[in-house]
Amino acid sequence: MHVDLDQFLAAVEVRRRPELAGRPVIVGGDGDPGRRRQVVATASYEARAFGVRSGMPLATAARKCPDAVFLAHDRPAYDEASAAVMATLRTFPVVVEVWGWDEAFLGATTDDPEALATDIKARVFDETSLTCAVGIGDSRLTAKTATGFAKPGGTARLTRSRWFDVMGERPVTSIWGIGPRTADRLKQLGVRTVRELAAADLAQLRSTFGPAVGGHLKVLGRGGGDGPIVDEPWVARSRSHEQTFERDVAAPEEIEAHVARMAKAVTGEVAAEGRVVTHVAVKLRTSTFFTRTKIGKLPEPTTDPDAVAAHARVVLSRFQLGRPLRLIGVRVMLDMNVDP
DNA sequence: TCTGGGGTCCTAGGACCC
DNA sequence: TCTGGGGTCCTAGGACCC
Repeated sequence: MHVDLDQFLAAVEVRRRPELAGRPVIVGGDGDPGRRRQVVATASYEARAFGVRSGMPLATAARKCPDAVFLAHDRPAYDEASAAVMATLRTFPVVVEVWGWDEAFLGATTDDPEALATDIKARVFDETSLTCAVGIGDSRLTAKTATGFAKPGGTARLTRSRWFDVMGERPVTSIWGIGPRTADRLKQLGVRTVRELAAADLAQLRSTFGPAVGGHLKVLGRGGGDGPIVDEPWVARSRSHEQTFERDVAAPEEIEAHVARMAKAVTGEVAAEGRVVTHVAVKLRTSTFFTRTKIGKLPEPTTDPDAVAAHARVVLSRFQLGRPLRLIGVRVMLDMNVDP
């Protein structure tokens, strides 16, 4: 089963401000639609009715829906709400595999999955006042796809036996994991629909997309693989901070100061969690949206923020600076051989 | 509609080694 | 002589997701 909270960020905000119920609510950035370079994280269904979508600039959202309530992104609140939901899911006799803030795959054995879904939705609502949709399937992909039909708040079932009836004539982009780029390349091979992907020549897929991706695409076309749902806590591979500035940053010393600050902050966070940094990457985006990342391996793994900051400066020095930057980011790669 | 922040995984190609 | 085949490590970049 796949559980997906409805309009998660907006729902958490409405929960603590009940007077907003039924109103268009837009969460994103610092909640000021007058600021530039901020986008919608989540819009409530009422706001979506005006055409507001995730990823849209706040100013655009304000134009489409002038009466919307704009709220700042509040990560700690969503972390807490998410944890409460996941804890509730774990009270059921199922394996819970968390997928981000507002989703989870559940491995369940039951004769009546719809009844289980009803119980899950009821208990999540009782415990957290949040609503969710539940998809039932026999693979991650079928369950996740079913959730799309269940939103908001419902239950839907899709299994591989009915996969082609439901999905066969839809475009390949309706598959979770296939985006517009892959769809374009598939079109070159004459593959447009899910059914065509399932029937596509494996050797041709492999030679076009590489051995792993090519094979995976064919599996997706058939409704997905059957890898087990696991509840082992996720061990992060990396951690990053990035920041888009209201005004471009051009002065090299200023850029360097931002990089050093972010490197120290992100290293401090992961070190506090018992993790060790092996590489540091610097990401820059010019005002023309040209984006480049460079990465360097540290002389030795470390938890020292100053050492990581120093190496981040070395990585930064490999860029040819000069153009004004709209974004600066730092990512640290974590040692996977160190048990947190 | 001038385009966030935080992630993961895969592939290609160069450097280097035997 | 200017070349084969296999392998690892490393970085850049693409693609996708929430």
